[in-house]
Amino acid sequence: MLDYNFEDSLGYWLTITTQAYHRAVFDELAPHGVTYRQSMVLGWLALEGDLSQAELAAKMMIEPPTLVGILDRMERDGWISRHNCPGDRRKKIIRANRAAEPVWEKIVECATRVRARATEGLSERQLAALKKLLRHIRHNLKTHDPAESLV
Amino acid sequence: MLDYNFEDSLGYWLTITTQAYHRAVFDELAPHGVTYRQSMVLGWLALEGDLSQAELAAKMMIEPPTLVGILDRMERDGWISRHNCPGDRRKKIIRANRAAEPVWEKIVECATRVRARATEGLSERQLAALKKLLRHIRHNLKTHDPAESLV
DNA sequence: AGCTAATAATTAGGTCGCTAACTATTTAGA
DNA sequence: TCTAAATAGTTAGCGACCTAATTATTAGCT
Repeated sequence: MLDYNFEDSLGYWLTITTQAYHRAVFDELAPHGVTYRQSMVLGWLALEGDLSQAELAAKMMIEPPTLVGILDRMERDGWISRHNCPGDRRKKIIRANRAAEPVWEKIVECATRVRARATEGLSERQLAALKKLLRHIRHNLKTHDPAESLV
Repeated sequence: MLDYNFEDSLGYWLTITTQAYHRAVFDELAPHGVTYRQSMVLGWLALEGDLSQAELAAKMMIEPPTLVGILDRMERDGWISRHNCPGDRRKKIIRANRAAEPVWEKIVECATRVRARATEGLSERQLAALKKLLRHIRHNLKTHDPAESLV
């Protein structure tokens, strides 16, 4: 019988660690009625100002159709609004509503707290090493040309 | 304006790296009609033999209701079957079907190939360090008692 | 100018993740 | 023993992720 131990696999470590991180953020944000991805939308808007959906999706590294649903729910809940772009009628500009301002403070607190908790006991050097390793892995996976596997 | 840069956050690195990993596995497995989680089910069954749903969910670190859907689709597609447990009428034993055997070989190949590609250029020491860092983070996040935050 | 290609957002359909609540069964304790 | 608690699986409902295909609109090239 062929053997492959998922428990000892890089993909598994990444998966369960990321899951734990998302879970921690979610638990902190849930009382404020905001999800992890919704907080990320507000985060990018706070950092970059108004953005189109395509720009926002690129920042968040998700596909535009995925963002549609996230924004639909945020619009429904009053966090953001879609505005027609004056210069380009295809685009919609996403703007955070006033209602999102007080929540944004809570989000920064939560994100900071979770990050502090997650990195407790880790030095700056270790964190830099981790970031470098993750970037290395991502680069390895990204540079794969599907056409090559057809040879 | 309060500031929080998601792009520089641990959660973001973990999220996009894990996303890239899942994506790579998915791309390799898609031609065989199997998803990442479905391959994991077959993996645990290959490693441990027959398991109940609760046992399987625990191995995979997901909630039982999530596994129900995964197994429903796998049963529909003929990869596995549910059997009543003779000793305990509440339990259902999950067994891989004969149809899954040839696919399992492909899964091992794909998983091995993706892991090799992801870890290219990384030493055993670096991988061990990565695993240790991820475990550390997971441990940090896990040991949080929600009751304490109410103090 | 006019036709084609690219871009922006959306819809449809599928997989995976969670919690809460329900049914069935087994276990444990008064 | 007999009732209460725990366990196993499921359903319902929601959020998030993807691809493929659709509709508008804009850009580019002849």
